[in-house]
Amino acid sequence: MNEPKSSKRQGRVTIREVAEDAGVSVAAVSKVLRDAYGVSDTLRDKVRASMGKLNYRPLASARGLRGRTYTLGLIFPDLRNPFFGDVFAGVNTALERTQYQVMQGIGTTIGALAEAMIDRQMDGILLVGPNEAPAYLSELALRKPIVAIGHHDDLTPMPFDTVNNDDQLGARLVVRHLIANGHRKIAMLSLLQEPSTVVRQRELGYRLEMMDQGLGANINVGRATQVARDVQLSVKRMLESADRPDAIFCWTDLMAFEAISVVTEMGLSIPDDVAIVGYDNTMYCDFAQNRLTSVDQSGELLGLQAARLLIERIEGRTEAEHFVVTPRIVARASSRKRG
Amino acid sequence: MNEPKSSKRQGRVTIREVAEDAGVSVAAVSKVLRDAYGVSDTLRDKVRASMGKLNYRPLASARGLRGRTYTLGLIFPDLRNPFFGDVFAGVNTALERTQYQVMQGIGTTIGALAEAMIDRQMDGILLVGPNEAPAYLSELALRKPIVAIGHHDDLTPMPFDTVNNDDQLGARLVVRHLIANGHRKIAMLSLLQEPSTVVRQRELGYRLEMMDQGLGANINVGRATQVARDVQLSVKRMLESADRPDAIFCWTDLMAFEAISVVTEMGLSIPDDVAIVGYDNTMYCDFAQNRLTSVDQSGELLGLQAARLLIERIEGRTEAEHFVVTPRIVARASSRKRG
DNA sequence: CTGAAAGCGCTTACAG
DNA sequence: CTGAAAGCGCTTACAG
Repeated sequence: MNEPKSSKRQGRVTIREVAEDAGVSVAAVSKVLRDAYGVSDTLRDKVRASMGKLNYRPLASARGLRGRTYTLGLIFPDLRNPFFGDVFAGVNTALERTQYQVMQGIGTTIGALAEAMIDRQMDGILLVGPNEAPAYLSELALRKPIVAIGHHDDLTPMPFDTVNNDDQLGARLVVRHLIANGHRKIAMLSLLQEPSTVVRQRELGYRLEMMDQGLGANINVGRATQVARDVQLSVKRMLESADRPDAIFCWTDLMAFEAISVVTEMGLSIPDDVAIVGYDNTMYCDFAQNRLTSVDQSGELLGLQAARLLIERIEGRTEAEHFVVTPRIVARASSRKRG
Repeated sequence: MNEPKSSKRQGRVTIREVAEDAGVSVAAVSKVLRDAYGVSDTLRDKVRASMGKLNYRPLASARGLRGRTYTLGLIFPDLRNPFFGDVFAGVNTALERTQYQVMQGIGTTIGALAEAMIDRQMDGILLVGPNEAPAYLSELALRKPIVAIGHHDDLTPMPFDTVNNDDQLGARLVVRHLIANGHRKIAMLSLLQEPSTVVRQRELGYRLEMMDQGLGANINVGRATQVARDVQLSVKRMLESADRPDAIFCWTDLMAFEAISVVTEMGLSIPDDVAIVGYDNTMYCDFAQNRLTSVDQSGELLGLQAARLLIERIEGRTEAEHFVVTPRIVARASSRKRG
């Protein structure tokens, strides 16, 4: 390996130059930077003027060595699910008037990403739909402030903040909606690998509501990985079975769009042959080729709230908070009344 | 603001502890860490053993203060276009066996994101489809290694690396394909705001090929922002105009899916009333409800190559390289032969 | 309210 | 090949 170019930081203004320009100490500039207490208005103005004049920008990694980097990590599992775009929009809104900047890490290896973020001195980490064991998350929370978006408590409340929609209720709403529209043989398409607590809550809600409605005998849960081909096979298997469901509740919109594809391919019609319902109410639901009924869990609100909670934690709060949004069903043609 | 918790780095193993454990100097550990030259096998083995035993992880921000952070920034404009997922997958593949980690910044304010990444000591930055002025990018390249994915040269070759598909050719392929399938009144739906060089190249290819094919009189370019409602209005306007096009080439799949929605909503059929073609060949093209003909520009390959070039740059290469992929058309039902 | 000094965890010349 | 010392750009107690 060659040496890094020495010109790399060439021209970068440091806190020392600001101090010289303003005729104050380095420590004084640092205080102004952090809005720390004990600075006179005169000094602050002088320093601010110099910072502006020299176009000073603090180096986050240097700050991080002693204090904060003002950087938050946001980890989500993949780039193809538009729901994460909603969450991200909310996070950005929360950070608008703050010094904090968010950096994304994307992938299902939450652990590795979280460690990389800790190595990079992120002040806190937002995790979307983590499928890691609660024990790992609890241990992680000991080392760094974290907020989980889409992670339900096991038995005991988690020692870290969580932000959720009521997934169990969301699933119940779907079942009720489908029944109200004349469907009885309601199947659910769920996730096969490493189901997160979110998946499990949705499954539970589906099962409980089916039983409450006296349709326990019709409970039918299929499972597929996120891989397109696997989803296709699962949907096909469901639709070709002896007692074909007249409605499929997919645990996420992304799977529902694939289900729509399979149903269309098979020459069946939606919703007359089979109704489809998703979860997340992403922008693609509105497309006329989908018209997908879905559950809105306010991704943007979840992201906004999560970022706020994380900053509170970084700035000192010690007891965990748990924020829950009530989901609502958004009906579209994919689940219209039968007959 | 409260003080950050002093327990924050509690328990973090430092290079000094590794040195003590291995019975060598701190400098020696640093050399092993960087695979630097001039370390005996014995010393290296001892140090590696201690690092493993103590579960040592270097602190990126401390490294960055003098050397590298082994962190690359990846900036892309939004989270809703699945094409970026392909690019990202390629970047990840390139980084697999390296020490580098990638962090994403998402948004259209490239400048602000790039500055935030420089403040955070990223070793280099990957920019996807930047719509910033070439002058800004050139100035940025002076301060930090960058690679632009989807950015064509203006007049003079850019002083930074670029990775592209041949967008002009891609657009030409679309026009040829549509003509071969019996379409003549081929319109293009392009981007209204701040068109990037990519958009312009696709427009240029479209215009040139239409003229080459003797269809110059049929050139018809509509423009819309990325906002869904605006795309809908533009498509509607096109389809309701006196000389309705019999095919619409959308500059990106995302817009094409919206076009399919509008056409479906209007009760027209695809491709008999109007053919639709997109660009990017994202996974949604395969869905039976879309069956979208599209241009494949190998997003994964672009991402892979871009990451490789960036690392080369960071490690010393000084002359700019420009990598170009030849696009290919992937025909699906949305552009089937007329009549 | 203001500042001099120490230190965060690394890397970098420079001696040996 | 190996190591002691200086230093990267900040923040943090601690004096004054």
